[in-house]
Amino acid sequence: MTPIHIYNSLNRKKEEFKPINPDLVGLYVCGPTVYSDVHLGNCRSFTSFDIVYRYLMYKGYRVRYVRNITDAGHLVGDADSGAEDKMTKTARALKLEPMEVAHRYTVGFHKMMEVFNNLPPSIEPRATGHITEQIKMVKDILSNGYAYEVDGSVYFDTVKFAKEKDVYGRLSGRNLDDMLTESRELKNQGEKKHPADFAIWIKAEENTLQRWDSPWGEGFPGWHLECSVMSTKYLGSEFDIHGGGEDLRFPHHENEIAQNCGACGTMPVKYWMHGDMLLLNGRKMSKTPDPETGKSNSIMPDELFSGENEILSKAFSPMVVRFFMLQAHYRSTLDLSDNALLAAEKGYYRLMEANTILEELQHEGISNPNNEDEEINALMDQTIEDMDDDFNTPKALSRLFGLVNKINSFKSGHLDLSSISEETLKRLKKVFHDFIFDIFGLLDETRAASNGNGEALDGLMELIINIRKEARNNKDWGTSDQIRDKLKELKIQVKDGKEGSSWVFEK
RNA sequence: GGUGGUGUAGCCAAGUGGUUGAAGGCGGUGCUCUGCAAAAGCACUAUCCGUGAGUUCGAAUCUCACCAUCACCUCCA
Repeated sequence: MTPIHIYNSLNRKKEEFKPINPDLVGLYVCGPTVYSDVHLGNCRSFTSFDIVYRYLMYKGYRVRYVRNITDAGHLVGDADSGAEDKMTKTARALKLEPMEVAHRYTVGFHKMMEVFNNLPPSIEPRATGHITEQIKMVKDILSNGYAYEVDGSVYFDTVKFAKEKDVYGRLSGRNLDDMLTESRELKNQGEKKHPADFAIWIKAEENTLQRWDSPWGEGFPGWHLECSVMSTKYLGSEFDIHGGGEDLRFPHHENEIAQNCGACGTMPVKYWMHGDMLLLNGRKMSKTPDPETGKSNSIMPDELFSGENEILSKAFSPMVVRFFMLQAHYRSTLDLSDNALLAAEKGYYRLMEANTILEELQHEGISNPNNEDEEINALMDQTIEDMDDDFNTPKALSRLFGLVNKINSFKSGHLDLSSISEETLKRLKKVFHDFIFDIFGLLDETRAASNGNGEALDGLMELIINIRKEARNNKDWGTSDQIRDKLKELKIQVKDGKEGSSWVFEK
């Protein structure tokens, strides 16, 4: 097995991936805070790591993929300014129990992950299900001297930690001295000894809806803590890969490292991976409303699927969107637009149709393999090399389109199957299938079967195409064209080829 | 103000020192196929990679400056 190289955000370079335990790779990805619907930017991130998960498995690794649900502790404002946490705020606004809020948006999140064909993680732990463990970690950090209690809240002592361990700031590239001599006017420093300190346990106010008993009184855990705790619990105090959006690098991930290190004394993660943002109109997609316009710069998946958004000329299916995401590298920003989606849609259908053609290609058994054979094998090898190189999906995809070209040429007769060996055709079928379905996680929306009554539809279409064929044999162009045109109105496209006609649903 | 990115054809987007590859998708042009189309195939479609200077035998790729733009530094994948 050729090695995978991963760009490690911690060291800012590509490194060969060597799992700590060769038998089981630990992968942790920051999941959503379930206080609102996921937007498309969230979906990109989870899709990127779905590809990582799938590719690791394709390479033969057994993977434990942990992705949390944050359903407590995520603050709207600053910890000690008396701000509510996101769950409480939404619960109050919707007149629901916090658990109802969490459940509603967790269900929505799961549904969206399924729509995008993202595999479920191995474990999906919730913050509220791990309060005991979180309290334990706060205790550990306290007893190690890296936290202090003030009136029922516990703060991580960033300054002390930073001075004693040469760790803080490494992930986010922050200059420690600058941070410590922070001159920026920060409001609400309040109980904290230093602005860089952060809450790991927060005292419940009178109106706080989510609250648990603790040695420091009733309260709730700070954001960041749940990830430290749950990754440690399920993957160990040192594990392989931690992923998340670039916007989590600081403070979330930096503080996560600090907590783990402050509690266990070890660096928790070997490879940090950060996916870059999905842009809309050249700006980061975000739920937070713009203070000037009051509108949030985001698009919801459902708007995409229905076409109900002013930037869209039409509806786009989930797989078109997934394909669109694959066309960019996960570490690059990706700019969403109607034009880009229209282009992706065409490309997606071309890829799927090529696969259908490929499946039907039959080798006659006679072959004189020439450079075509070599070229096709090289393309397949390169596709894997591209994925080995930090999961370069756009590059891998470009190789697949090289293969699409070959496949179509076999079909149209520009290339003869005898120019490749039976073995090569067999491999091509397998590699192509593995890549588009197992690794890229695409579903074939062009197939009748995906629409329900597949078999009946296939039979019907065969019948219609045969009738048209007869008409064409009789040079009855009127009937032939009528069938073709009426089908087109029904969004079914008939494709005439050398060996008869086939059909697909139009995009 | 601090930090980290990005700037590649009409659009989306790879490539980060080397000889005919500046991928791929979309779009465009021409041809082939076709009863006519569509689909598909073939060919062409950036004398050049934000601007200026430098390093080098050689740079989109390294260095410096400048311009533009984005992200993080409050909450966001």
